[in-house]
Amino acid sequence: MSDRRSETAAPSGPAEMVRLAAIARRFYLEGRSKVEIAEEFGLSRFRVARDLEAARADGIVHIDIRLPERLDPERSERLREAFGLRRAIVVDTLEDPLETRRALGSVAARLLAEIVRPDEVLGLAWSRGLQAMGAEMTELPRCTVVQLNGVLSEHTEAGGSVETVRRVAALSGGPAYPIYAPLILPDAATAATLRADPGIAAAFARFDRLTTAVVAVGGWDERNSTVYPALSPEARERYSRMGVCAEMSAQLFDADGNQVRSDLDERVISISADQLREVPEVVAVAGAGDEAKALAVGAALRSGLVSTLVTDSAVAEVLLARKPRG
Amino acid sequence: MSDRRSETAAPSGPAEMVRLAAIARRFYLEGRSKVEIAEEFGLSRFRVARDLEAARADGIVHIDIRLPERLDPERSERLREAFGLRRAIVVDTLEDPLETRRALGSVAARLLAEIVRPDEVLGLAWSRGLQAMGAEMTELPRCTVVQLNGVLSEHTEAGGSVETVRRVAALSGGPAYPIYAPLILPDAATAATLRADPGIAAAFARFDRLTTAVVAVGGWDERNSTVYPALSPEARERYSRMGVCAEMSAQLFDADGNQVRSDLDERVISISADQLREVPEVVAVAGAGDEAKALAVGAALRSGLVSTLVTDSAVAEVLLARKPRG
DNA sequence: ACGCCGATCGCTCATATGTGCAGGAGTGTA
DNA sequence: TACACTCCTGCACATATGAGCGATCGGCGT
Repeated sequence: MSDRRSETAAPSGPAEMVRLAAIARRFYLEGRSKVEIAEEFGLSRFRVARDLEAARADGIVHIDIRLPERLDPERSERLREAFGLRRAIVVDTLEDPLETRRALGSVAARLLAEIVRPDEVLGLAWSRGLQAMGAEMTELPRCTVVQLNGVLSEHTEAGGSVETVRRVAALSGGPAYPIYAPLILPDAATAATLRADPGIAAAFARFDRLTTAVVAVGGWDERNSTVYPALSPEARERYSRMGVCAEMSAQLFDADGNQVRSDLDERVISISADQLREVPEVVAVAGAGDEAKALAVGAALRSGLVSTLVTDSAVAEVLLARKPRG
Repeated sequence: MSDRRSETAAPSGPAEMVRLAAIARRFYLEGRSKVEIAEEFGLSRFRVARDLEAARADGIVHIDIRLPERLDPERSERLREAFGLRRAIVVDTLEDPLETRRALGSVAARLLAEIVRPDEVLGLAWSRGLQAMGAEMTELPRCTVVQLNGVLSEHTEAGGSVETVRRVAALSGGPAYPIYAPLILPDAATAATLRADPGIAAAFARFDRLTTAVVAVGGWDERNSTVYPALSPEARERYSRMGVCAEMSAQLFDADGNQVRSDLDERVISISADQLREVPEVVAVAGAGDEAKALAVGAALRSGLVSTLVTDSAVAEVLLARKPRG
């Protein structure tokens, strides 16, 4: 069952170890076949095979899998398996949360450059993390870039959704469909009116042709969400009582990943969860947060909407600890 | 011809790298076959093979050969090949030469425990390095231990040849044949008389039954030799003019490894070079010295008497630099 | 001396893997 | 459009490797 070797090293003397090292070098570093090595050393190929096993068991041969740029291969793999994702990319958590967010943005940017094919229709939601992604993006095939939701007025100072969409589209050389409207409106009627606006309708019209969407995952508290602080205390509390624990593009989800429908759905200018579900590739970028954020990410993953997750080691660790088996 | 990969890493984005890392982990760390991996990931086995190549070329898979206890596998191997030795064992040179010498002694001690079979006849010469070896020795199969040469009176304070032979024999549980005589005598007649002494003759009688001999290599100057300082200035200069550059068990050699015969041969109580040549396994322990010492070791190796060398990285480096090709 | 035991070796045969090559998709150019 | 070119794929076939097994050998107790 187990194939971990943790024997105490050196079962034999220095001559044997040097011999094993020489054989191991031939095989692992110089790429010789065991048959060749056997001929060179005057041994049977079986002897060589057993020597190589011994060299590994004794820790003479040391193999590790490492990724450049602070990527975490092990948690990436475990996370992908545990949540049945198409891809999971985990970056090492850094001391400074802002640095971690920047690293997430950088990796997400390069991920898009990698997976987006020419002439795709790319949808972008907004968060501080996605803003960082926009800033880090340096190349992208020509494609259509569509904004997935309205603007949070609280977060326009550093450049909001519109600026990110424009920048990414310009980089790609394709058309942009920004949404000039607030994310959250006081009532459904106002929202409906805005959706009829030609510019906004043009963006909404692309939602069911999206090939790739990038969204953020928010929690349901002050620290881990951009939507939560934009609501009245009464509304916050009401949604909390409905079990809301995560938010993606202003769509609410409970801890099991079920969508929590509410009046908010009608009051926001955003792609809907159902539309998101039809997008072949949904990339969620979420990390640089505390344990509550990790729980929100777990809820978002359980919704089944996400196909690719970009997060950091700390969040991944919490997710893996809470979910021993799928 | 070359198989070194030194490409710049990351030809692709993070998703691909994480994917390669996952495949590499399966293959190299979990020991799955490429066919299994191909089935799991829905790829052809050829694709998996190419992915694994890419993972190695990109530096995602990192394999290195390392030995415990400050052994240097690469130089060991190169030295063995360059000089056609049966074995070469190189220990890392340490800051303190005394520590290096101790390390050499320790490794040589464990080497003897490893290669000496029960009932062998083991010959021991003397040097500060071999003294360290005697001190570090902790186990040895039962065997006969024969002293190979007389005692240098200058070096008896810390325990000389006789003590080392006795200690090793006691450890092994076998008989000891020490030599109670000086190494160098004023004239051939005295030496001949001593060789007739029953105790000394008993040791000499074992010389042609030796199965393993351990010798030290000395240079031909104050710092790197124990014999040189024991001679008169006139004798030192005379041998120098004869091209002497190395000494093993009071046998002299020039830079090409040719034995330099002289009156000294008749004046020493020691195994002869010719007798040494008949010993199936001759272990030379030499290191913890400067460049002149390294040259002496090279000369000793070229004599063809040595089958196994124990030395340190600094000496090995000099030897390899001076001798690019055999 | 005898025979038991464990360790080690090299064999056979089934599997896994490498090599060279031909076909097909995309791409830039005449 | 036709063409040449590159890149990538998967195949057939030779080779390398792994799994299990019987033979052999040295130690060791009776």
